[in-house]
Amino acid sequence: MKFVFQSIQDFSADELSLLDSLITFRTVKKGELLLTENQVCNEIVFIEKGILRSFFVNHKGDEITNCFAFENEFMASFASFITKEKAEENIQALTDTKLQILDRKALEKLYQSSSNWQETGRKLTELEFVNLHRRMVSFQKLSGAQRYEELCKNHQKYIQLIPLQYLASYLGITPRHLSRIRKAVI
Amino acid sequence: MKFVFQSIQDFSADELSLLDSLITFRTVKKGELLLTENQVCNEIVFIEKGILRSFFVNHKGDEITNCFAFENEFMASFASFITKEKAEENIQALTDTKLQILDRKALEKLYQSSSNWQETGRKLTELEFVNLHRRMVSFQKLSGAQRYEELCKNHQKYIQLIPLQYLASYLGITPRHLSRIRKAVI
DNA sequence: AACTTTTCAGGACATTTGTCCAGTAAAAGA
DNA sequence: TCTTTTACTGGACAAATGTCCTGAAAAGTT
Repeated sequence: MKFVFQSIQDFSADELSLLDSLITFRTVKKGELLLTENQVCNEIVFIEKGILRSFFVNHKGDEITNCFAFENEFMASFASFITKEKAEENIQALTDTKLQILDRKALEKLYQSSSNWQETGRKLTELEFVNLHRRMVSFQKLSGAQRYEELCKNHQKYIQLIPLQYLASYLGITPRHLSRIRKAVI
Repeated sequence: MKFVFQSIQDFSADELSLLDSLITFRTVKKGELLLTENQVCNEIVFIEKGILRSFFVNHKGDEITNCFAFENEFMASFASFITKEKAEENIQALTDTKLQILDRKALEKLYQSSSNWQETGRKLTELEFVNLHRRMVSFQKLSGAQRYEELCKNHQKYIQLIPLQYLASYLGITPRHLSRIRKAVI
């Protein structure tokens, strides 16, 4: 994850070696859960290789995907990480996945060690906010069909790599409806 | 807005007087627009008195409200403020409103002056993220009727102070449908 | 390769939600 | 106070979306 931080801020060799000393590693198998709802999320993972999804379960028992993360992206229940309350989401590996992990204590050490890390933390949080905002706007402004079109245009990767059943709930629709939309578009 | 920052972090007298020197004031009349789409949002406002709403316009020309802000809350197109891209939202006063304003330059000065401000910025961004996340979850998990019920339970203020037409689009439904929901609930 | 499991498409029908509209109530303006 | 404008409700109908289900294709397993 180092290079992601470096793209945001200039870090000294010391600052980076502190980071190195705090990162741990882990691999998870396809299907495995990294976090389950009702746990507090205490770590942020960075994907070296693989795909993760985050989902929650509605009152009918359906799984509803709320985000995916790919190579070189971060994943966590950020809401739970921030508030220290129990997560509503489950995080699951969609493929065998190699992870770098930064846990809460490690992150706090970084924050205390230098205002560079504070600033980076703020900027990354801002970026997460902007992403979430875009998603929220798409839910308020667009129909399911329009969200699917946008996804086709801007995130071809999703269409190629994610099973349609997961994409459907991510788009806020049922698989039956997604099938109809795909039929209409093609 | 001072006391909001103080509730998050301990600040020295110097730090607070720097803030004082950077805040400006403004009043806006009911109906007036503080920000229009296609402008870059360069200031964050804090509401001393009054109510603001933020809305965008969909492809049919309907206004869609995406948030409200009340006394002692911040408002901006945070996405535009962060990215420096044009805002998609308009920000409008729903009542005569008294504002404190922190513009981009002022905020940058604060950030440069002390890592306390960096940290506060991060924490406030985190809180904004968590709020937005809650809203996103409610759109994915709940029906319009359920979102209305939640609003009645947890944000009675919205029901009392906001015209129903604005609430409807905020809930992701039409006024016609909201009317149906209210009939059913009562 | 044979078998099992998972994923996807799509028919038939039900439900939800939207559109258009008119009448009434409430609020704002003169 | 009277008039005009805006906000809200709810009927009738239409469109969008969901539910339940089946068969076929694809992927995974032994």
